[in-house]
Amino acid sequence: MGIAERKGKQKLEIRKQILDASMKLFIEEGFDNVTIRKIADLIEYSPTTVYLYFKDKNEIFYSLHEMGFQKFAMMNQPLAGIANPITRLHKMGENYIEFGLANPEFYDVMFIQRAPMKALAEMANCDWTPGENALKLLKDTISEAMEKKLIMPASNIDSVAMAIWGMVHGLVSLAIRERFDKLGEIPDLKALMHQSVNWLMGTIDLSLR
Amino acid sequence: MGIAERKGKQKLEIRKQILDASMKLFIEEGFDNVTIRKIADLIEYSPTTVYLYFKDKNEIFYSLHEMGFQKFAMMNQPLAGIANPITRLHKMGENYIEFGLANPEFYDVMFIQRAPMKALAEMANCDWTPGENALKLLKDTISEAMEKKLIMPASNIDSVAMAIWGMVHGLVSLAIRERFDKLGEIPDLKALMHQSVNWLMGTIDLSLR
DNA sequence: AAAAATACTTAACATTGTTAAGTTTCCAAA
DNA sequence: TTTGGAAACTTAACAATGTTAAGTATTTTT
Repeated sequence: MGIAERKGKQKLEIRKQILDASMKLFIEEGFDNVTIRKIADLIEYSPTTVYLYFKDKNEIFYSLHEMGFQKFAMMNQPLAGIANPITRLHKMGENYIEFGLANPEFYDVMFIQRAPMKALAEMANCDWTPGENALKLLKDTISEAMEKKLIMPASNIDSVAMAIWGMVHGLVSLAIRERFDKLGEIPDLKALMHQSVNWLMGTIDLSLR
Repeated sequence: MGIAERKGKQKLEIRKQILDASMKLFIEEGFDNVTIRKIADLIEYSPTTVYLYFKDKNEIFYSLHEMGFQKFAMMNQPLAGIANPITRLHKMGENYIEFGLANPEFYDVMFIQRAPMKALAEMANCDWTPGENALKLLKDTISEAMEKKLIMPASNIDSVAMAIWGMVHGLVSLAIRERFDKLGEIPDLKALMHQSVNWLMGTIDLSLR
């Protein structure tokens, strides 16, 4: 099966080229400028060739969204070393905001755009694994904080995780989609967002009572 | 100036027709199906006529987004009658979620889509008045709750308001953009979202300590 | 060397927002 | 009442877009 193997490698090679080109466009020109024709230009194939390697544009965005989660995971690596779950939780929140503001296009495709979820719906195993993994980290940290009696135990951990995720996502997505821009004067938006996280952490931290 | 007056009325009349048609498409077929040509078909004019009454499509979406805020304000009317600021705050959060889940298309254009903000940037007075008004209600309620010592006073009210707004917006927008759909089994998402709000309110309510 | 499968392209379709250039309609002054 | 000009409206087109059907090369298998 030497030939089939080489073919398979080539197939993957071009797939990678397509994704590299997509990523380049995505990074340099943003979501809206990732078009099939521009991708085709970059890899020097005809536009229709792209469809031999991806079902449709949504599948490409699914891959980009996965890479975003990878990047996010990299950024969160160091957090594992923080012993105190409540400071770890705090840092997770701050990291989330930093990631979103520093990589708005990635954040958008990960958590706002519909495209990757449409691709997901067409897939065999249509669990949203990237999201699940990220959420697990949050839930584990919350559980640990509750077990150690650092925050109030709740009947349903999911609701707490969703509340916290919701808050940071809400802040980042409102910022990214320009809902803070024309809203009175906010001298330092990022600082304010961090204050919001601070406030929440201060409110749930039992050691501060 | 009787004629000029009549002309002006006609101008407004057609403007209204365009908005009515846009709204009809928006409600019945969703954001993506509000196209200039479909609007033109409905009002029985050529597509280019639309451009005599609106600068571009973004301006139309700005109007739709305003109507969304109107609808939202209507829904929040009864809240003014609630004396206790903390229960009012609670109800505001629940209302927000109910509104978002019941009117996802409106919510999308109000808080997620870029189109209305692009139109806003082109306008003379480019303050985001609808957003400011809604946020003021939230801030006032928070202030009142702090003054009455029902929740912990914070150095910066803005950060608290943003945290709370962020949380409910985060929940609704994650739901609308399908980030909860393929995430393990959630039997009753709406109930879970309300639990999240419940948790936050329970956490900040000083009377529960 | 012929047949079959694979890889790739050309050309087209149906949409989209938007604009330039025309045409018609209407009102006011001559 | 005719004429001139402004206002309202339309036709036709442009430049994109994602996607598909049908065709042509290329490569592998028989």
